[in-house]
Parts: sequence; C-alpha cells; structure tokens
Amino acid sequence: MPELPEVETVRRRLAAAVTGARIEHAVISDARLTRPDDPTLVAAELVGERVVAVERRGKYLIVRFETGRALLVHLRMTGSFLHRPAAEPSDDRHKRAVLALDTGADIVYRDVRRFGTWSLFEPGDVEAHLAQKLGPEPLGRLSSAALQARLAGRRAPLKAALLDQRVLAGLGNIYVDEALWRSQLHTRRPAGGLSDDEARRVHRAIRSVLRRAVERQGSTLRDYVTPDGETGSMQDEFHAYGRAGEPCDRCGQPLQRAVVAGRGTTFCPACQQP
DNA sequence: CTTTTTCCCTGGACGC
DNA sequence: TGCGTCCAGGGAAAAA
Repeated sequence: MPELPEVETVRRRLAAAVTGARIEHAVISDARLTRPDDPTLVAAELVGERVVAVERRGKYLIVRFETGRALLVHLRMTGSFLHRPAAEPSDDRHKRAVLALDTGADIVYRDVRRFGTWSLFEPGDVEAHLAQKLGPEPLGRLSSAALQARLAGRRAPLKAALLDQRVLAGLGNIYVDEALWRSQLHTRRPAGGLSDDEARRVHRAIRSVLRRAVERQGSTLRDYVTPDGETGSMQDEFHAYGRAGEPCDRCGQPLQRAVVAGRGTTFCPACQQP
C-alpha cells in the first residue's frame, strides 16, 4: 500500500534509473492501465520521450519529459516498478508494462491487483489536474494552524478527513493510524473539533511519522519493493497498524480493531482520547 | 456543499 | 485437495 513514504522512496530510485534516458520501446499489456484508455496509443506516444525528472505529489509520481509532457502514475495498492539494468526475459504474470530505455535498461511495471493508473498529460495540463484533487504536502510548509483550518467545519471522523487527499496529500490507512496513535487522539474524533493543542499534536505526529518512514524507505508489507528490489523497514516501528489485540506500547491496554471511514482501523481505546 | 457507500481487482487466509 | 467466503484498500463514482 504505497503511501507518501513508499512513493517518495520509489521516486528516488526511479529518478536515478531513468533521468536523462530516452524511451526506445514501450509495451503496455493491461487495457485498464492507461488514460487515454487505449494502451497501444499511450505506448506509441511514450516512444521517443526523454525523461528530465521524476517528481512526487501526494501518492502520485510525475514523470516529466523533455517535450513538457508528463506521465502521471498512481501505484494504488500493488503497483511497482522494477529496474532491470540488463534486460532479461521474465514470465511474470503480473507484468503490465515494459519501457526499454536507451541506457539498455528495462523499466518493468507490475501490478497484481490492477488498480494502478498511468495518465499521459500534454504540457502544462498535469498541474491543474493535481491541484483539483490534492491538498498541501504534509512535509512541505504546513503549519498546524493551516492544518486545523483545513479540518475546520468537518464533522466526519478525524481519520476520514486525514485520508481525504484534498485535505492533505499522501496519507493512507497505515500512516493515519500511526499518526493518530502518536497524537493520542481517537480516530473517530470529529475532524473540525480539535483544540489548538490537539491540532498541534496531530500535525507533529503526521510529520514525524512520515519523515521517519521516508528515512526507513517506507514499510514493506506484502508487495512493496523499490525498483532495485530493496525493502523498507518502517513496519518494525508500527505502534498501531496491524497490531489489534497486542498491548499498547504506551499504556499496555490491548489495541482494538474497528472500521472507520470504511477502513480497518487499529487504535488504543485507553490512551487515544475520544 | 458534505458524508457514506459501492465498486474495481487479485491473492492469501481460513473454515469445512 | 478443493471450494466458498472474507479481507486487504485508494480513489472514482454514485447515493444519501
């Protein structure tokens, strides 16, 4: 489940592998992957493009080309890139696309559950597209007052608001649970009802858990690996996610599981204040 | 407008 | 061994 830290880790590895390279050949074998929705057309459009940068915005990767066009990639649940410096055949049944570069390397895209998307944008168009669906970067210049203002007036559970990418870009189920555990706030607190102090705690918790997770190259659960096959290790520092029934690291009470905002949620009923 | 629900997709875990 | 059921979950879209 790539969230901000995992996508940032992929971005760094991918940038190192593809920046400056030209796409010599492209095959896209999943009819659901691309926008425009004709994968053959998108593959043809990609051939000849030279990569000038790989950026990240929220959980999106933005591959920038010399022509000004951009490929917007969302990995969703199980999308991953593999960097194959020496092109070698593989019979990976989950392979969805292969980009052959003029460096001699192949970039293989695989996605078990096929939720991932590749969208090709003409010069200048990707910014407006992202602006309408994403709020600010949590690790950018974001004050706790600004976060509080974005949550103001919302009656939805705090967890639901933090998962809303228009409020804040990049959090997913794992890091929301971790951030709320760190801030000692209950996942069902109405998002708009935080005191200044509580908003500061959430703000601090979000930023610290994301920074730490980027340092540890994300969390490896099931499918996630970097393009060079490395794994993240943030899962070793989880206090909440996936630990229902285990004692809380802070107070010892058993962590509880619930469904909040339609997502499996783990929290401490004793020290996360309702 | 906000909030909730449904759906997409596959593989792994589990019960019988 | 095999079959059915449930769960994982980001975001689009529909429903409320």
